[in-house]
Amino acid sequence: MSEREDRLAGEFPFIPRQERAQQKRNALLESGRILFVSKGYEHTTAKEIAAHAGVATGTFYRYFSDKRQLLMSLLEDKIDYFLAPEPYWFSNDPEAFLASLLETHANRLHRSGLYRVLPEVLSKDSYLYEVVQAARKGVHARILFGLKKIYEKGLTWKDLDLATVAWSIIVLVESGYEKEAQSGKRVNYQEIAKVICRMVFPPEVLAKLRECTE
Amino acid sequence: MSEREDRLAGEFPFIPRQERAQQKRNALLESGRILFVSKGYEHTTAKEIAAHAGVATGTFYRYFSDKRQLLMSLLEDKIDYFLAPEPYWFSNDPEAFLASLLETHANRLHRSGLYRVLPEVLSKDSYLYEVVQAARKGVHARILFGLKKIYEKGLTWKDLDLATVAWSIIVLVESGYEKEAQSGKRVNYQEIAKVICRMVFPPEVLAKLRECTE
Amino acid sequence: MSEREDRLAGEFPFIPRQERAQQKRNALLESGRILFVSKGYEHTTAKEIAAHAGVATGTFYRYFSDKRQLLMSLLEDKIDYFLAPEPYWFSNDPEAFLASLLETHANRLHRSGLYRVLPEVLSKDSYLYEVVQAARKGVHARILFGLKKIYEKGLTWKDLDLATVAWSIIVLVESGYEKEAQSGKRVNYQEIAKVICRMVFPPEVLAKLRECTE
Amino acid sequence: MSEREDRLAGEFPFIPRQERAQQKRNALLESGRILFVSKGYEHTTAKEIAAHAGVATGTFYRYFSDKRQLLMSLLEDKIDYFLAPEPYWFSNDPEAFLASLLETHANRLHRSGLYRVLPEVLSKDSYLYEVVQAARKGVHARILFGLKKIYEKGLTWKDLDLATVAWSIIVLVESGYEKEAQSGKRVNYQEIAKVICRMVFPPEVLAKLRECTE
DNA sequence: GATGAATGAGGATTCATTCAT
DNA sequence: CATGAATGAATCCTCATTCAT
Repeated sequence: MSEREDRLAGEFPFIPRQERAQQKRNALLESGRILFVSKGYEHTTAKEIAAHAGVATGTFYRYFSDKRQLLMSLLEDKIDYFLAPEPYWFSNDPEAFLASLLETHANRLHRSGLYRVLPEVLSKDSYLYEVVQAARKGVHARILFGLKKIYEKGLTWKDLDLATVAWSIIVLVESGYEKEAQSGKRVNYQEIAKVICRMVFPPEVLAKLRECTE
Repeated sequence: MSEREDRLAGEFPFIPRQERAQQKRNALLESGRILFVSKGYEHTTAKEIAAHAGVATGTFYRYFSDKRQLLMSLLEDKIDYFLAPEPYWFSNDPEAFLASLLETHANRLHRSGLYRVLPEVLSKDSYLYEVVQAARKGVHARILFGLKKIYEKGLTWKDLDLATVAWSIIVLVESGYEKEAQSGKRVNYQEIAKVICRMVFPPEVLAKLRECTE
Repeated sequence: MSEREDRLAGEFPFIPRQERAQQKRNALLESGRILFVSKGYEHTTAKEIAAHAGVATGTFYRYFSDKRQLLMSLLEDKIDYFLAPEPYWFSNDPEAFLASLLETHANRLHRSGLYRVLPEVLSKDSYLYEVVQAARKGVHARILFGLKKIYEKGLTWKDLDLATVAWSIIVLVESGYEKEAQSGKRVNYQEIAKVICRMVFPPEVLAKLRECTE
Repeated sequence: MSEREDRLAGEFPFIPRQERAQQKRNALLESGRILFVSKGYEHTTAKEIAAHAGVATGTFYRYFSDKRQLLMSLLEDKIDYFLAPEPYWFSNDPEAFLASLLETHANRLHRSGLYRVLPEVLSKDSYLYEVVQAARKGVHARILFGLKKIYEKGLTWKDLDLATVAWSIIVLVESGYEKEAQSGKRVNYQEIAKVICRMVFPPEVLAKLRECTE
């Protein structure tokens, strides 16, 4: 589309090969996404995806070796969407900050719609499972690292296991996303952020933080 | 067959129909469970289940209308296994009490193995999804009710949304189960219980409760 | 099986399971043979074979894992048909004896019709190729052994390499069969036998042999 | 190439259309040959041939109507390679002469590699079969003619059917080639020539021929 | 002429379900 | 009731051939 805008009148309306191929590939990806989300991965056939994208069955196999590869392509960039974002605690209102972070991140995720496909596939595709698991570990490590830093500053509860807290954060966030995806209703990230902050900070610490810049 | 040979004349020669049928039905259910858990629901065929149960393919269809119905039967009794148990707060050590409750419940769940099947099926079977959702709502309601009672007694945080707390409890518990099911490693329910109790009780309340009966 | 013993005349004309299965298997084999011979192996589909045998596609796969296995079953008993029979030299008229042997053997082979399929398949199926090759080696060894015995008795040419003679016999016989199979015309085995005997025996030896019992 | 040599400097450095086309055609033929020989005819695709020749799929179809036609073009010049060469009997050592003829001819054939393709194709392509058959008939006629000439000179066995002898020669030679092609090992053409000559000449005739020029 | 993406019919194979025995 | 052979629709995937660029 954009290549058209600045074309002068009379120019040859040529859409480069590669670009058209890319368009078709994208159309297939998009059709795959839509159908996976609406019918489930297993119940979607390559033929259907091709038909939905307006191409022949064989064309599907030019761009993807099979259904699974299409899914992988769909997921590979989006893996971060499925994972909890790393919270940032050094604000004068961590609750509000976290809530807005969750909200923003949730939007990206739900736009992809892939949340509905992941559980179905993860249970059968051990490679994908490993990939997600590894990514999750990374997120856990980063969150844990962040918690340790504020722990050292004496901002957190003393008696909670930080690894468990980090895990709980991930779980609450991902479950919030999942809930939203499955129910279709908005989740109140404000309240979730509040609960998470309670797991991290004693109330008086939060209060003090708020005073800081007030 | 062998149970007939050495029957004495005059003995009651007869395993009641219903009972034999019940045995067969149970064998099929058990075979279904085992195969669903090991190979996945979609990749298990009715024929395989029948073969594993030692009956003919056709017999499968005498007892179940199809694979899905067998799964439903499998799940219907066990649905509570998948859900968070209702915590009981009125103890002098809610943390320990909750931890042991979670542990006990987790054992039942993992013995069934069905946790591995649920995600695969939920994403495609909206009826089952509704059923689980409804059950979850029930659990949520009961937990919320419990929280309200202790809230009224002034035992909980004042500023947290109880519904969100109830939801968080469910999420943490189910995620713990899931983690355990998928990783195969034991989860430290002690620490999870601690985190949950922190979401519910201010530390000083817990401390007081402990003193009570000591 | 056992259900036959005590059947009285007039009883239900029951065709036992196993036998019917065998019938169906045979029907498939026969249909496979016919189609392979008429259309070529590669150009015959499992579906066609099933249709020709009057069964559903799926039934084909109950009896054979695939087209190739059906072919193997077709060939496995018949492998001797494709190979040269072992000539017997100790007769007073080896030419006549050989001619009749070749004729008899040729009839068995052509009844099977499989000669037309073998070349197509051998070139692509290395396993089958090995099998045939091994069988051929056996035949060669036996013919060579027979030649050596008459060589020791001074009945053969002195200057010919017996291994080459054995190979030539095999080649002439198999080619005769092949010619007959492909052209559809009868081959004059009398003359072939004569040529073969000329490769083996000096004419005067043959003449002497004839006198012996005359 | 030769048309280049005499181009003068300064001439337009131009490869004539037809020539380029011819080059491409040859590249396709050669690629076809290589792939047919290595993967078999049926398992080679037009796309592969084109890719191997470094041209686009569509280009393949500009030069050949389909895979079969390419094969035909490949075979048509080479058909003599597959057939027995015509022996020349008028030498003082027909055995040695024949042996060397077979060897030379075998080399040409094996260099082409096409022997491996022929059986696969002949069984399915009746047109090609006819072509080969016709060529074979020609060879048979020529060999038979040669045999008749030496028969009339009283050089051959009196009692053998010359047509059968001619056929036997063809068969032994082609089988020798086939054996060499399939086993990869050299065949002893010396011994084959000896056997063939025994079918043609009584030993004393050969002996006499040898004396002639000695 | 050359390209190679697109086509879609067709082959191999599986499996939920039925039904004659 | 039990059996398991039979069914055939449905899936995955390939490849000869065309055609817009």
